[in-house]
Amino acid sequence: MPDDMTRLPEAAPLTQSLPEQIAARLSERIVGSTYPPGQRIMEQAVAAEFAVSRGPVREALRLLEKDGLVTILPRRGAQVTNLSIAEVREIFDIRAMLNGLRDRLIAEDPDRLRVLPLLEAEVATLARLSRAPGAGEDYVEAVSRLNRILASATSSRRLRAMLGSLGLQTLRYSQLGLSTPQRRKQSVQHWQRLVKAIRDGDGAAAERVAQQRVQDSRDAAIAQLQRLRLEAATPKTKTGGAA
Amino acid sequence: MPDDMTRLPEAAPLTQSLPEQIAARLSERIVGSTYPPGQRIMEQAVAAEFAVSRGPVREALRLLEKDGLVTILPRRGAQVTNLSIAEVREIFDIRAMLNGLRDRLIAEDPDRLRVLPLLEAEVATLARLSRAPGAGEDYVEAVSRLNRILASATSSRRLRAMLGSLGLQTLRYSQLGLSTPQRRKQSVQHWQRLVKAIRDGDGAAAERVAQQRVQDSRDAAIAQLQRLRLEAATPKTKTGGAA
DNA sequence: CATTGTAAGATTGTCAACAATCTTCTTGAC
DNA sequence: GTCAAGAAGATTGTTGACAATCTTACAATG
Repeated sequence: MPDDMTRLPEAAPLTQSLPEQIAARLSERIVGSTYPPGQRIMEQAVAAEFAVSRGPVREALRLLEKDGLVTILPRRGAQVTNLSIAEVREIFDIRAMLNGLRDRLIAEDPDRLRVLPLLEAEVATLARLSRAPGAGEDYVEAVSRLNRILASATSSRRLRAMLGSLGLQTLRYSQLGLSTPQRRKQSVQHWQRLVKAIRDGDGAAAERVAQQRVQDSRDAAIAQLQRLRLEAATPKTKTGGAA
Repeated sequence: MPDDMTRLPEAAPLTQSLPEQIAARLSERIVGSTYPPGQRIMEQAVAAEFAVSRGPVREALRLLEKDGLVTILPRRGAQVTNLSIAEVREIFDIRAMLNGLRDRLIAEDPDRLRVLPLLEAEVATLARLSRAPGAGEDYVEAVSRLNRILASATSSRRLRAMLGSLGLQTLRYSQLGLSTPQRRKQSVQHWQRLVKAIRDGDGAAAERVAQQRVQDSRDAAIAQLQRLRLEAATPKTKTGGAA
């Protein structure tokens, strides 16, 4: 008699559950800003749209809350998470540390040569795009691919999940940090140094570069955000308190 | 007219919701090993015990899954999360990075003097306990208090939540790392250096010390774990392959 | 005796209705 | 005209029942 009587085989669910499907659809709308920050999400409306009962919708909202995309207030319902500038900064700080860990582990992984060619090819694309004027969209897309490659090379399921969640929460703001050609030039340098560190198996260097990259991204995004909120908060000459 | 029409006031829930209460009770049993790793948790049984319907129980299980205490397999139900040694290591690695961030932010916080006396008093207690033989329980308790103080000094709600969750998941193993007087001696030194770094406002030093402390704790815990699992896997002379 | 197919039981997934709470609109007083 | 109190509507929280799926035990077959 084997002693695994209480052990359930950890099988990947072949078919996505109903709450997961609903959560995925809602997630698209949130990160795509169809549902803007602060937007309230009501269970009955979602249930009616997807032709299901409120039960699965409630579970879907809990899943989204786990990823930080919605905030659930007891007896008040769910709304799309609205981040303060301080919170955006905090998330970038956490991302910097965990990205550093991720890239260090990859650089120290003997099996890293499997993804190195992919990384090098993508960084070459990045360098090309950074020289081309006005390719901001493509550049952001290429960075996204790079992060996906690195995520796939991360052996830790937990670390991957945490970084994925934090990345979703700040997706809207990450792009703000790459909006100038100057910033993209700096970004390319970081990526080149990172790939070199991974190639050399230099974990400490990979960690340092990764942290610096996210911190730079953080500062640029925050600066942009403050500019945006300032002009948004000045619709009339009303709030001009300081003479 | 203020523009906060879609904004819900972020009120702290005065009374814990029913799912939260259930989750709290179950959480105690999990971290207290009343429910051992791998133990299956069935909705109907829990519902019957707390005299509620299965709905709130399902939500409670989702809450526990968010904290990593249970694992939910679709159509299979929930079970107490069973961590492999590799996963324990991964969690400690993540904790090291985030503890580093937390303590750096505290050291750089101008408002840190508010908690400094508390920290110094607790570290003094720690030093006393480390010289007393056979005070392992008390030592672990004091370290727990220190971590609570540092958590309360963390301004970032997210960082606090993440560290709390990771701490719960590895609570069972953290104590393993402080089981010898020798380890406790080393631990005290780390805490003393950390408090000094916070007092001096030296963020970089605080981060370095915090990371080292968790990494040492990680190595000690892993070594203990491997020893435990080895002897657990040798109930008879059955698997004794090497003569 | 091992293996596979089947059936019964157990467990999770979903639903619709009811209860409790919150929000908003109206009404009245000052 | 402004503010407070109350009622009506809307929304979330909870429940019990039903459906779908999984596990386990048993029997038939090689």
